[in-house]
Amino acid sequence: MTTEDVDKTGSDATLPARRRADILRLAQQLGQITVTDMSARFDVSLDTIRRDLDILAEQGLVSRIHGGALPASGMATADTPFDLRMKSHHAAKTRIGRAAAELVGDGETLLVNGGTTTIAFAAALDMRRRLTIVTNNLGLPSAVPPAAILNLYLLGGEIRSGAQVTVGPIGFVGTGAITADTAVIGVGGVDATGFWTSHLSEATMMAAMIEAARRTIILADSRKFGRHAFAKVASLERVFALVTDAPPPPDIQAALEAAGTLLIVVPDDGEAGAG
Amino acid sequence: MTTEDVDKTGSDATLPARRRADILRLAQQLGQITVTDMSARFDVSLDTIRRDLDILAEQGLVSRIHGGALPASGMATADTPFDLRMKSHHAAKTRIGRAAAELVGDGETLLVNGGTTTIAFAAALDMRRRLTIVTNNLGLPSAVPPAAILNLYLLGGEIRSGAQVTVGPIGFVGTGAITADTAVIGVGGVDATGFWTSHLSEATMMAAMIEAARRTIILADSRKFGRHAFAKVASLERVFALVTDAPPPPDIQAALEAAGTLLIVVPDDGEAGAG
DNA sequence: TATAAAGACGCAAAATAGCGCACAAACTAA
DNA sequence: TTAGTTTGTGCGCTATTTTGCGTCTTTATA
Repeated sequence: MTTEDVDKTGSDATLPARRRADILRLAQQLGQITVTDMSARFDVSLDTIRRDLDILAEQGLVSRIHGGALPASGMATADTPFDLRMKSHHAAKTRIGRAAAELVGDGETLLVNGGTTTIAFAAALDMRRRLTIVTNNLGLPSAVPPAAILNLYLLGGEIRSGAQVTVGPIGFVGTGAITADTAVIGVGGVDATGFWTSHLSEATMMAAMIEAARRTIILADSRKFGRHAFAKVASLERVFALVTDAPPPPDIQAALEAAGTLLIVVPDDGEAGAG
Repeated sequence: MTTEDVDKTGSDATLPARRRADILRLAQQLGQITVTDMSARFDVSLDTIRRDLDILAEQGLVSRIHGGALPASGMATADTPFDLRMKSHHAAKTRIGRAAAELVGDGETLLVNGGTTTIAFAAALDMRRRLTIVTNNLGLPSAVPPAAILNLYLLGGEIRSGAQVTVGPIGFVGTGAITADTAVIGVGGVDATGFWTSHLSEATMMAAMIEAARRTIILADSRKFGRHAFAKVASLERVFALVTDAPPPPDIQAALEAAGTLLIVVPDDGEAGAG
């Protein structure tokens, strides 16, 4: 009797998991949440909200800051001072971006999504030429070397507060109106079942890009292993290669092999190993 | 799953870490920020802003200067020609942007084109609320205060090498599919016959924006007087107001009067005169 | 050089966080 | 059913962070 009848069955209390999901959604909608606000909204103590935020932060879904939390969403929120992890992983992203740039050829048409890793990829394209790039990433155009570009298109759409990407309506991508050689996608999570992100609308955009491309390269630094956020972007089979900076856990590694996905690891010393 | 009852969770206060992140973005977008401006924008004391800048400087994200800060030219913001233009006439653009922001009302729908002056305009919108903004300016989304925004849309299109704007196909603007209250347009030249820009495709975009809006506000610093570039954007009659930082030459001033265009001059001392 | 603006420093008040503990409800196992 | 365990929650306490203000020093500019 408890699970499904949503309405007020005497208590207006929210289940803990449901409350955390709501908090996460609010964080993403509002761009920031405060402990005090959430406490008032859900009518629980400040401590409970703090614990909720700590749990969400542990899963990498929000960034915990003094007084509240910010949506982590690996994407969009660029290298901000509160996200110290970005700084420590900057070198890793650079290596990942350079390795991915090796995988594309001159004259290709690329679909590139949002996120800081894909910006690192774009910045590493200086040895390529005559590329056509289609992206929803506001930060990408200024990062990509002009000499590499033949044509550069930005997808229009709505911009969430503070984000650096546009999201649906997907325009011509996904409608079959355009096709591309390669989709280069940065994701928020990788597990044995596929690739994930915490924003449904961004997941839709990514899926459309993957659908429109002949092959897909996924970029994910090692923190993304084991995370599975809200929305699934793609299954492992659909992906040509995964580029990362450290070997994934055995279960993911086995699943990648089974799916026939190329695994490219670029460790600190700069060597690239394939598996 | 669109935007619903998003705002109004009680406090409009910005969390410290979020504020620092916003300050950093503003520094990168505007090319320079002042302690006084940031204090007014975030409604905190000068000391707090100084401490924020010190923290950002300690992390190497900005360079501290007397009275404000400059963005540390990191990976994300390479010194584009765009940045250099932004630094020139920065004070004049700030005054123009602030005066133009006075002309729009809460809840309006704005069409805003590319350029550094319109970014200064967007940054000055912190006293406005519930705005819907449609723009082709890649730098605008991160400059506009989140609290002012109800919806923010970026127009898709091609990006010229090094530019920070998208250009045609004009999408829904100009097709009659959308209308707006005000078009805010930064132009490259002003003479007695009208307003000009040096790129035909951008002129087309501007003209479409003006066509779709009930009224038009033109932003142009005083260097633009007498310049008539390649492509005409609009005639004087079509424009509601011209906001600038110094009185125009007599011939232009007479033409503006004849056309019934409001002239708003914001000189150095900060006063605004209308003619 | 004179003057105004900006900064450095210490201090106190307020808000927030971390920690341990007790209590209640739900779940598990005999 | 009954006893034990886990989970979630709120409370009290102390530590830390953030903030604004006053005082004095430094810097920029006419």
